[in-house]
Amino acid sequence: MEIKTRKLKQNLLSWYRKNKRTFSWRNTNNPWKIFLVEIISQQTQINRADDYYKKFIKEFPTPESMARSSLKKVLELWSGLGYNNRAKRLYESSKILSESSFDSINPNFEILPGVGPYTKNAILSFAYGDSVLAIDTNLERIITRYFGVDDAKDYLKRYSQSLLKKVNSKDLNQAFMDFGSMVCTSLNPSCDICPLETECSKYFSKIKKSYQKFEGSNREIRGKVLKLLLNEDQISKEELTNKLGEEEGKLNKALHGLQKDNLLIIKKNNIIEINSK
DNA sequence: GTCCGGTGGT
DNA sequence: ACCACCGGAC
Repeated sequence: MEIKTRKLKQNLLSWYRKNKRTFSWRNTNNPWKIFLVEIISQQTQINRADDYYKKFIKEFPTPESMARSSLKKVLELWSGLGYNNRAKRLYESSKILSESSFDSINPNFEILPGVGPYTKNAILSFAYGDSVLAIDTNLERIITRYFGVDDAKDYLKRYSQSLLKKVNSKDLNQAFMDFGSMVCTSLNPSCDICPLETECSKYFSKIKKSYQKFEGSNREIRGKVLKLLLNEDQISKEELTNKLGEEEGKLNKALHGLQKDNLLIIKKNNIIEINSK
């Protein structure tokens, strides 16, 4: 098992040296920049994240600059990325960070809203050089296939130290991401050109994820509502109903969900506007 | 386990 | 039409 792990690291890092992708954020250790790109890239195709990252870092070079801005401004820049909760949590985090720096909360980055196990370790590895694994969907998939285990998280809990031994964690984490994106892809992996192929267990888990239709979903209405609100400072519920053509029940569900997420406010007179806090 | 958006690949 | 995308909150 130790040999298999060593070969994984050798072959993966060798592949990475020749094939790694170049992104604008990979040259920085600045925790704010790392944090920004990690929040932006959650569940988002990485090539699109790059454009947004450049916009955000230009507009908000520091946490303070974002904290002094408004949620609406952040949502405007965010428009098109989806999962608007991320923008709200990012804005909340900037306020916390303008009071307490990254260095002062290190390593407890999970106190920031929107930061879970993955993002915490991404900041630790990419900004602080700590020897930790940023466990994302790529790493889990590669571990599952290569070692032939159903529960990659559990496997990594036990063996992360042997994976990290004698390697730069930043290189290793990015190597897994690039490799998972370019070779060991979720659909149609390129096993024929894979440098890990001889050692790989080639275990393809049959566990299916469940998907809900997007068309007609609450998510779709939420997105439309928020987009409209970015153009009109405030809007009445009647106007919203007319413009979106959704049934009242479905619209109300979306509105109350957005209000619960503190993205908008429904006033007494049924006037709706983006939350200003 | 479900919800949270928008886009591109197949 | 289906699936995945450098996850997290509930």
